[in-house]
Amino acid sequence: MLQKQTSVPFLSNQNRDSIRSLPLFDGMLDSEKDEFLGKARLKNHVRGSYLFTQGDNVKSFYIIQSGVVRLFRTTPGGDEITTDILIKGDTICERKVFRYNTLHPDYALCVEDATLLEFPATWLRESVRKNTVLSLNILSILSLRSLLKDIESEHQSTMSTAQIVACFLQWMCSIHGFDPRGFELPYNKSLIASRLGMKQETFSRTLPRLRENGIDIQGTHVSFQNFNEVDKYTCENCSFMDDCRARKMMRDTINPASLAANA
Amino acid sequence: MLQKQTSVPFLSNQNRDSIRSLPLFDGMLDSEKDEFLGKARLKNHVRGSYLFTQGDNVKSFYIIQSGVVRLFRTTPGGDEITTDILIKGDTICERKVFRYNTLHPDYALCVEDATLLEFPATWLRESVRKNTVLSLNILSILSLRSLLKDIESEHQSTMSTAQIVACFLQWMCSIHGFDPRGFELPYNKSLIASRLGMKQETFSRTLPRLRENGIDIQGTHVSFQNFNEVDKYTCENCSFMDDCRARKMMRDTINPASLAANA
DNA sequence: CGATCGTTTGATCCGCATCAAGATAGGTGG
DNA sequence: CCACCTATCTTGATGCGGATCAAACGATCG
Repeated sequence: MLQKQTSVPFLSNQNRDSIRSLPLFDGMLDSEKDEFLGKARLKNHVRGSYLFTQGDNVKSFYIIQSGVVRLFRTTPGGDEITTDILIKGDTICERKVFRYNTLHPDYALCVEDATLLEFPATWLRESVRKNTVLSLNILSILSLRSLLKDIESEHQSTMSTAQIVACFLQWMCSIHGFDPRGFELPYNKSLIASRLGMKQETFSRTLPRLRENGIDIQGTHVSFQNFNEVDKYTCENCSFMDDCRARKMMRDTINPASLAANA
Repeated sequence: MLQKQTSVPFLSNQNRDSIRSLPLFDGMLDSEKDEFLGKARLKNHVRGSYLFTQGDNVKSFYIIQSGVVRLFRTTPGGDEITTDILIKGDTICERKVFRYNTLHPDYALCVEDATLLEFPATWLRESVRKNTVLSLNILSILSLRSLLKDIESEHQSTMSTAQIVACFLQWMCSIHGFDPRGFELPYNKSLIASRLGMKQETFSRTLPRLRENGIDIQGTHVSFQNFNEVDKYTCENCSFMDDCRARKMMRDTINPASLAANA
């Protein structure tokens, strides 16, 4: 069967389309997107391998196609701090690329086998110089990220561990498109705990309290039992308020009619 | 006495020069800088007034000329979280300007009488579209800010309150150009405490421990007594390591010869 | 079927928050 | 110049949340 040759031959049409729809490319022409994507190389990484380690030069920018990547730092004392856990569609290093002459402050470890699109950092910098839309998209992505970081550190000082976990589970649904009424955790609990800056024992101890507040967790299966109660337990104690994408998503799930009504 | 008319008439030459040298304008021509500055309005705010409050539209971008501005959020529970304290040369809202259709998540309160340059947000967005250098500068500023936030939240989970305070004092010197061998706190201790996410009582209790580790604080007067000890106490427990501007600055103060040697 | 990894549960400890009371300093008016 | 006031800071006593240390439990796998 004859199929039109794409300009990004190493990607399946489906993968190409899902990448084209990333926020990074908002408002760009398909031809521009593909020109950009054409500069990438598709690489496979096995579980346990590193994309880069602390002290490496920042050489690339990545888009995750599949798999799970954990970013973490280490202190000289030996503590590991997980700064992020990334999956399909997430980008890596879009921030560092714009700080010149610096080294990677963190490690990027593939927690699961992963496939990534890899772009030369210099090339991203040049593209930004040439393409205004791309540069505004990155500005917007960076500012959102940085806002979310602020919210998270607010939570660290105003919320209990259980509330933090509840908030995270909501975000998980929002970002990864899981159905809050029932989904499986995409990676293990100790990883989540470290991502949230707590010990796995502490994480474990939050589970009974979550059950009391509308979230049931059995093994890796999570299901939101009572949306209002969860909202009251977490979101009503957060300054993010109505601006929170995860909160909106939860509301739309509980009351899909409001979506249709807007149409 | 005849003086050459500047293109930014409402600024004294001295003020204009100090603003021209902000990182925001790195690599731009003086004429470009002045064109940009020409769009600003100079405004005075008395102590206790707000630049904006939670829920306002994001209408402006600011550069502080003098005074102290405190940014903080409030949770529905009534907690106030100080997210930043800004003084001369600092910019406000350079992040929010690039998130469309959002409201201010926080309050900006003048803790001291303040003078600010105020730019329409739309105008900054347009300038970025036209001026590549400006857009790269903002990308670089945003990525640095976001990195510093990461470091701070790392500290929250790996350092004691005393270590956090010690680190903050180093940064204070670095950012504001204070001499670590002796300087005055530019605002009061309870503000610092809230900025660092701790209670003022806790802050107060760190002081004896700081003295043991090379930092003497009497009233508002701070003096670093033993640079090596401070470094060992804080920086050697931080993953930022050699990339830390504050740490570098401290080293150069203790050993200015190394600066000359590089020349 | 034991070995290993991830998770849960239990007991204890420590750091910071909280509540409460002094101490110090700057400012005002008599 | 001193008495008083208020804001800021320090010090003290107590309690709680999460970390730590330790052990048991459960699932997966050779």
